[in-house]
Amino acid sequence: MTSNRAGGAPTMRDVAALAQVSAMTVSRVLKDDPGVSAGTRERVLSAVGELGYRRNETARSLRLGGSRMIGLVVTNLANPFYSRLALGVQEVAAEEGMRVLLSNTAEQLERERELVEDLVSHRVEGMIVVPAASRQEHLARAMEALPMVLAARPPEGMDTDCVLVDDFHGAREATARLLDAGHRDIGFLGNPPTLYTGAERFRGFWAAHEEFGLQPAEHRVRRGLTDIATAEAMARDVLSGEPAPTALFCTNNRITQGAVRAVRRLGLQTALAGFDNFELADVLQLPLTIVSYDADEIGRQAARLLIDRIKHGSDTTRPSRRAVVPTTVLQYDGMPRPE
Amino acid sequence: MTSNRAGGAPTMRDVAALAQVSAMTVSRVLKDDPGVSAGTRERVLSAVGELGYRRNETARSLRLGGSRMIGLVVTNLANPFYSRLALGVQEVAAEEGMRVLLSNTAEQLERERELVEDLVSHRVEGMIVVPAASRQEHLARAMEALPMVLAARPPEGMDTDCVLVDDFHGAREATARLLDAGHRDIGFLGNPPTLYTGAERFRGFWAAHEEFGLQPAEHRVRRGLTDIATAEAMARDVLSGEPAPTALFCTNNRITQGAVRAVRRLGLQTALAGFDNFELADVLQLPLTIVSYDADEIGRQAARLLIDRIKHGSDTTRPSRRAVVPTTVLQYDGMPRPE
DNA sequence: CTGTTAGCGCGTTCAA
DNA sequence: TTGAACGCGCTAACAG
Repeated sequence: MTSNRAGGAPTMRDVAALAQVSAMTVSRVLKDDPGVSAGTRERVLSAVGELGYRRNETARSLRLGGSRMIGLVVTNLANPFYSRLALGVQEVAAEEGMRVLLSNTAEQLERERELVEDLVSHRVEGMIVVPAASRQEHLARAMEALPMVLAARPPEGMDTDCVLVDDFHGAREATARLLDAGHRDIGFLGNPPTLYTGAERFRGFWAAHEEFGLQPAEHRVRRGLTDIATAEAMARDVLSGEPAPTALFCTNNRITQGAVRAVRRLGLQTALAGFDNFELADVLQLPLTIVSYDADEIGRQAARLLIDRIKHGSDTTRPSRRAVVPTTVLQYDGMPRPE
Repeated sequence: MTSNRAGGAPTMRDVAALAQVSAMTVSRVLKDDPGVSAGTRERVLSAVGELGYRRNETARSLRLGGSRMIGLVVTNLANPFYSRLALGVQEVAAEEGMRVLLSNTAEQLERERELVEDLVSHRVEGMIVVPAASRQEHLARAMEALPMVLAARPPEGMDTDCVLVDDFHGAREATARLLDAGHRDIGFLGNPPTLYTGAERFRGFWAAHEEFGLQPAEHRVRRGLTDIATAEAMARDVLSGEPAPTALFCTNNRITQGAVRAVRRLGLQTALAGFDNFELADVLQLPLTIVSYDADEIGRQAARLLIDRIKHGSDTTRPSRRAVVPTTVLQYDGMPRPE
């Protein structure tokens, strides 16, 4: 490894000097331009090897006017749902030769604002956002600079492509399973109704009841839950009602886990239904009805919609599209084990 | 929103023209340089607002010679361990005003090679890598261009800072707990011995036995497991041995989950000990001994080591450092004595 | 087949 | 307090 000028990484000029050609020729070799003689190419490549030269992608994208990067902003990377989504995005991006710049908002609107601005400043060619809230003015502003796709939650007050889960039908079907099984006193533990998923899943829960000519009992409904501990407390609360519910519907994986804790600690065998599959659900030995869906697929579809927009430049005439990822209801039965 | 020249994002020149100053003045305002009159600053800022101008970080970093980005390469983002690690890295990076470029190798050495090269080409200022294998020549090459810190697995054939889990002591302590509780026939389900963690955790398992004057039975040892399904099959295999083991030691969360499945499906109450905590471990109603540690902290420490190197430039005289994150042994459900 | 010129958007240096 | 010139590393467009 020969050392070059003053400490920094070697540049094309360093390579050019060593190979005794011009920088332009080096550039041509590196992009596999056919118009270079075999001998020259050979010399250049060996100089590249000797210096440990790597093309500077920063300079390259400045010159070419495209970073080949897309931004991804999620609310909580610690939630497997979002890490799977991120993998789906990366998978499709990689197929297109794009890199993904991944950011985490921790559900904080202010942080989302900063991160989105930052991604625009880094000239990503587009971004996929799981919006932290229904305040989306900053997203609308960013959209004036680049294409955007929302994931998991829909646009509010703006017009964008988005990829959603079939929240309504998933909730309705899972609830219907409980009703089919004879449950009539079903508690509801929900995430905030201000979130799209919170609203839709509650609608599905309600709709299933209506189809059975029933109406959920207000006193068994708790909404606005955001963490496992609160979910557990609310589950205990609802379970202690009179008459005790025979089943609980939970709107996401954290709430389901809180409910599992409550049921276990109380020594009950209450049936649970909930959104989001989780590992070991099948060996918990509890009667579980899980609304499952492919989180990777949400990421893949979002990436496809985005890349499609990027390829078609600023053709703002094309209408926005909305993709819906289907849900599947899984049934895990409790109880069947010998002691 | 006034439109600017030909479609592209507005540049400093556009802002300068609108504010009737030079580009230099715009640059000064944007960096809060004190030498600008209040009136001029005002005009510039309003022009920025009107055009929706954002500074081009690509051009900026080219000029300044520093991308303010660090690379992070993990083997499997779908494993919560690595997403937590990533969050730890991002946390510290954010404090230092750095962004994180996150890549996933899916445990494929070839992909690791490409991604590392790519990050170097993007001129990240340093990188944190969870190496996929003990083949690390490509990492050594990259280290000639920028500082590197390895996480979770140590350097092999090169000299780098790294952050490890206290694999040996964690495994020894958990095994000792089983032995203390009276278990004498303990099965071992391990990840590949070619991986550092696989080797260390096996050493710990062995050492605990030696301290009790015992030696693990070869026929109850299975190594080289990489997925849940295989782990479950091997667990069944070991559990069917004669005499049946009263406990199993598992070297990571996936293997533990396979063992949980096997134990449950066989209707046993075999005690399980394993590395990596997981959600709902406490309500599984199985006797579990879990070696837990703070994955975020690994990321934080790795980021600190890396940023420290970056700040000290190419001062290669400083010796490499090794940080070890401690483990805690958790006990769920008490442990029933063997008969 | 190869080299020269020019400029992507920005910030440092020096001069006014 | 402000501006002009130059160059970071690279490549498109045009010579030769």
